[in-house]
Amino acid sequence: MSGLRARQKADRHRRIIEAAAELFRDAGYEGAKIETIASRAEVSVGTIYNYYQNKGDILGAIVSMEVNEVLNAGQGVVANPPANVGDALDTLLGIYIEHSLHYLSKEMWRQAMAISTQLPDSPFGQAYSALDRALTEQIRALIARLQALGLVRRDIDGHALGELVFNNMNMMFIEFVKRDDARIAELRAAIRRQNRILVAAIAV
Amino acid sequence: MSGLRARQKADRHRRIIEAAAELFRDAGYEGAKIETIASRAEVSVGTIYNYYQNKGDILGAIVSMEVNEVLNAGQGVVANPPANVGDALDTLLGIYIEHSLHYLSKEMWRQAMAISTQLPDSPFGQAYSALDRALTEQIRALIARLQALGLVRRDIDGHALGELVFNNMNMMFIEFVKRDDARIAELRAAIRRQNRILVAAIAV
DNA sequence: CATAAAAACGGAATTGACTCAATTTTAGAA
DNA sequence: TTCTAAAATTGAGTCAATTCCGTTTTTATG
Repeated sequence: MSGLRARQKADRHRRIIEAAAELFRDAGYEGAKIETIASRAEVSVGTIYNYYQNKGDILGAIVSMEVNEVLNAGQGVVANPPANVGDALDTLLGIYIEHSLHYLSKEMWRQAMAISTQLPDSPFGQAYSALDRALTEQIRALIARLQALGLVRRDIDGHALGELVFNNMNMMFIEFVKRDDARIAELRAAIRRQNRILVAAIAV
Repeated sequence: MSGLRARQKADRHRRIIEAAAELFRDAGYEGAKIETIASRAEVSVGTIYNYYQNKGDILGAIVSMEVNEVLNAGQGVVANPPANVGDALDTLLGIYIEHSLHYLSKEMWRQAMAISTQLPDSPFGQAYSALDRALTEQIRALIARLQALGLVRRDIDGHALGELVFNNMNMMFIEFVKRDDARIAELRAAIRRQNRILVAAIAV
């Protein structure tokens, strides 16, 4: 069962995603009609729904690629963090934020976030939650690393702290994508300011 | 200009909201058809769109009522907070959370949140952001009050701290409404645990 | 090869939110 | 009371996502 059928399947998947990604960027998510995606991918409308449960899942596949890249980039920081708690957090969160608009526009993020709340049990909803969890885990891993290096007090609840840091960043990021004129530099500065309170509390 | 026309307008508004609230609860947001809301409110489909820009705005009106009640209840805590930082925060956030499912089901919250991210510039999107800001301000007011009472260190950045506390609670609440089996008690406990880190850092 | 079952495809039909031009109702002046 | 312009209502029509099911293609089997 890995002959022609499987190859065609993979190929159609790729064509649909590529057509959709291009159209989402050019026409926006709402402006991108399934019919247009279908014709550009050279499949029928019905076939698209054979591959993805709904329009949101197509966007979901693109979001997943982006976040996985970010997670990958973050690993470097966790393995080798700056020797200062504030800088370490800022560097990791900075990677997340700076990367975020690489493939996805703010409008695409808004849609993705909306769908993940609206349909938390859809394939994309589940995948999005998993990505959030993975980011939280990475922040926790950084904190654990800093504790191991003696930069963060050992008696701090690293689990709760990681969630707190992630939640705050995520909420700030949501507000950021909601405002088209919000700038990345300001977002980072605001998050740094908030984390300063935490850093004061947890640094050795 | 406050005769028959104004009275009819107010009456139709009320009928639409009542019909919608009932139907949202019974059939869910997606399951509630505009046509059904219209016939129950004894107006036409077109009229509904005269009163609300879109389906989401109808839900928005209901959400506003709920959040305004919560803000009102919160004022009491700010005016007269428990004489302990952890308890004070827990009491205020507890009010928010315990109230939250009074008029709105989790599904309605999910939809409301989704729409506010998806269409941040629609009337509802703006209103929702304003409500979030009002909640943040109330938390900041509590912190300022605690600082005045000498329970929180004066050198703490109350503005950033208030936002941090709100963002964390809000994100936890979003996760809570995404999972139908999540319990209020667990949500409160998790938030308390996270805030404990902050309390340790800011209490006198 | 031939053949039947399984999987995937295609595109017309359905559905439901939202629009708009025609009609009705109201406010206020004469 | 009667008339007119402005405001509001109406519901049939539009548009785009999603579904449905008959047809075609692929695979497995003898």
